[in-house]
Amino acid sequence: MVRRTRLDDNECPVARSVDAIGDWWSLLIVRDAFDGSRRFGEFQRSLGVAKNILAARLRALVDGGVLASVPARDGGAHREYVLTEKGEALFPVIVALRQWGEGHFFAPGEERSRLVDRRDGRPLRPLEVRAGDGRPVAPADTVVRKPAG
Amino acid sequence: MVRRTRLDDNECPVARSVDAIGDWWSLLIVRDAFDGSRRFGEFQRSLGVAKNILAARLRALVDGGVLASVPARDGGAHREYVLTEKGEALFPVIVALRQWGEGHFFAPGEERSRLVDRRDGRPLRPLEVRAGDGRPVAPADTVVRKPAG
DNA sequence: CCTCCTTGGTTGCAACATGCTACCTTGCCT
DNA sequence: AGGCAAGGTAGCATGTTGCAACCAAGGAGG
Repeated sequence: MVRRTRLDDNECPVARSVDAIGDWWSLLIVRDAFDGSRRFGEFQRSLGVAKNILAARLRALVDGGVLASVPARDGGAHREYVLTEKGEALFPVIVALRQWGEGHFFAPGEERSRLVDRRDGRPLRPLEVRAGDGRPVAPADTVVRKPAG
Repeated sequence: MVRRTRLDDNECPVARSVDAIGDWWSLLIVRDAFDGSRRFGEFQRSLGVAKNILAARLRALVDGGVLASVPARDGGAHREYVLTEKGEALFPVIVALRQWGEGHFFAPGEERSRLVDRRDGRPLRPLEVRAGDGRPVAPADTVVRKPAG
C-alpha cells in the first residue's frame, strides 16, 4: 500500500486501522507476537520473510506503537519485541480472521493450528457482533453514519 | 504479497484468511460492500483506487467467493458486486478493525463515520473474545496448539 | 439515424516496493 | 584470538502499483 494520503486522513476507522498495520506481514507478526514470539529470529523462522522486510516491519510496528522494543529478558544484548496495550487490543482482529479462516479454508478434519482456552483447552466461542443492549446483530441490522460533511 | 507458497498451505487459519483477502484494498472493498456499495463506480469513488487495481481486486474477490457478480437490479447492462455468505462472514473482522481504529486513532470528539445499530442508532458493543463456556478471555488466557508435526 | 455522455472497464508504461543474496557488526564461547 | 550465532544493512533483479490514455456498450437528445 503506497497511497497513504487517502487513508491517513480518512474519517473511516477501518481505513486508519488498515493503514496503521501497514501490510499483511505486519499482521502475521502480530499474530506471532500473540503466540509468544519475541525475538527477531523467532519471527523470521516462523514467517519465512526476508530479513530486511522483517526489520522494516518491526520498525514500523514499533513506530506505530503496536510493538515495543525492550531489552532481552535473559540479559542478552539483543532487543525483544512485545505487544503494547494498543497491540494487545488487536486480539479480536486476529481472532476474527482466525475464525473466518477456520470456517472457510479448511476441509473438515484437516490439520490446523488451534487457538484454545489455556484453562480448559477448548476452542474459543465464535465472535458475536452485538448491539449496545446485547442483542446480536447481522450486517443488515447495522448502518454506517457518515460525519456531517 | 507475492509469496503465496508459504501462506497457501500454511496450517494457520489467520495466514489463509490474510492470503484469501489478498490486500488492503480488498478489505476496504468488503467494507464498502457492507456499507451498501454494489457498483464499480461506487467502489471507485469511495476508495479513490485506480480502476485497473479495482478491477483486479473485484475479480480476485469474486474468484475467491467473497463477492458474487450479479446482474444489476435496475435491469441495467452492468454487473453488480454483492457479498456472498462467505463475504458476510467477514463482518466480525471489519467490526474488529473498526473498533480498534476508533479506540486508537481518533482524538476524542474527532469526526468519524460510525457503525450503529439500525434499530436504535446506538453504537455497537465492543467485541469480546470468550471461551467455550462464555468466560471472557484475554490474549494471555489462550494458547495456540500446533498440529502434531 | 447520428452524436454525445456516462459507466465499466482494459492496456502500456514509469516508478516504487518486495524479496533474495551477500555482507557487516556485535556479543558469546572456548 | 578465533569461530559462531543473532540481528541486522546494502545492492540488485523482479513484480506490482498507479496513472493516464484508450476502448466498448448503452442511453439521452436531436
